Amino acid sequence: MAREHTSPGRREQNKLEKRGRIIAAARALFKHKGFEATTTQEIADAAGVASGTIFTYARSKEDLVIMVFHDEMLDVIQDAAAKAQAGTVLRDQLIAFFDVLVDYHERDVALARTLLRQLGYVSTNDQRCLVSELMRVLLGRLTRLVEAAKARGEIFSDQSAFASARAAFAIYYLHLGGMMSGYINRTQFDRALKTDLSLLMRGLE
Amino acid sequence: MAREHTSPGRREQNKLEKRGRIIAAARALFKHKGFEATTTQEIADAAGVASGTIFTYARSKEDLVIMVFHDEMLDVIQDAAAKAQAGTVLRDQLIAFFDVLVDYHERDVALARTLLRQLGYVSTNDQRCLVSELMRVLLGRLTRLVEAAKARGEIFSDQSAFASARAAFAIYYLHLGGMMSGYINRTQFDRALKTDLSLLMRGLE
DNA sequence: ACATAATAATGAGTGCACTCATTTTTATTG
DNA sequence: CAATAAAAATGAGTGCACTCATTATTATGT
Repeated sequence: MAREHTSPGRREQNKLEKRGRIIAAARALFKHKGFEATTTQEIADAAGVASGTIFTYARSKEDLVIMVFHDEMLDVIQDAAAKAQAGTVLRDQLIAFFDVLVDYHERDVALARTLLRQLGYVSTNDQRCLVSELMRVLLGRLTRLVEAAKARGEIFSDQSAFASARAAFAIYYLHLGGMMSGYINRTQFDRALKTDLSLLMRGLE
Repeated sequence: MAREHTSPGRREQNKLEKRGRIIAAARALFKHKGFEATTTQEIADAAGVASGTIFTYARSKEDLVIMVFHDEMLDVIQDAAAKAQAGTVLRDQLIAFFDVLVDYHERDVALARTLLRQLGYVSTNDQRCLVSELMRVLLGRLTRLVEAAKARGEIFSDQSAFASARAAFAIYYLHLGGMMSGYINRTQFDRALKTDLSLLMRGLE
């Protein structure tokens, strides 16, 4: 009874499905009662696995945060790229883009803080890959905005569009951290982002 | 026997001295066997206090990292400011400045990683104050570099020197994190910093 | 000097993230 | 369809960060 080589193998299938359950359970619990208040045991129970199983999919509880965000963030980036179209000049497009990201983080500050913390302390190679992909997609979107501005003659920098996108992100990232840690509020964030991006834009003109 | 009002009070004296011992013990142990491998019990023993006492001075083990860095970093910033003088043009001064900071972090990457992690996740108000002071001093130094460049007619931006300093720091901070997390190496860091700062400098010309 | 209050230190106890020897499940081979 | 190997799941056990009721120390009032 030659069972025809079940395409991706049952084992891989199960692992993927179980991984999905764990991430979904983690996401729901983190949102509902916060990261700290959630125990790995609860996540395991909600996902229908044993407590130890969690740690064959994530090396630490914090790693789960990156996994949870990975999927969501890709959608948010898409959304941000769409919203950015509305702007007329590059600086406003960038601001519109980052606005979407900030709005997203503001919806769950505690979780965003945990994410930011973890982004600065990637421990496993799996995590590095997830973060790298996010950064690649994010910077890719920004780079396209810069290139479009260059194409329509708005800016003339001979520097790579990628470097410009990276610098813009650096500015956003610093202020995001400042806001999430409570050094500045949203109003101050908006103003600081605008000021600093304007400064950068001048270098591109 | 009217004991003349012992200036800052014995209680404050003791607390300060004890705090110093704890921070010194933490610093020595973190450097010697790493942050993770060091237990709070060991720090307490080395400082000659009970295990619980640690947590009347730091709300968490991570908080100790910020305290340890606080003192050291102030010196490093002084050093960086001095080294920056050597540069002729603003961009090179900034690079020289950041080089000193990076060299410092590279001497103990594991601890630097823990610091970066914690900088993005300040929990207590005490921590916020320490970090704020560091940022104030650091950005103050950078701002003075920018203002000096403005004074000698090298740049003409009407934007505040502070905003320029902040943007420069944002770029440095992003790449520092990238290096400490293993996304890029020192060579790539140097190049990226140079590229992005050049971009920013153009906006100031 | 003594009494009383306020503050700090203590360390046994607690809960939770994480480990690892064992068991269970899936794949492979004759 | 065994038999064997490989991979994954399990959950009791462990160590450590952190808590908190109790004790010790310092300040203040009379």
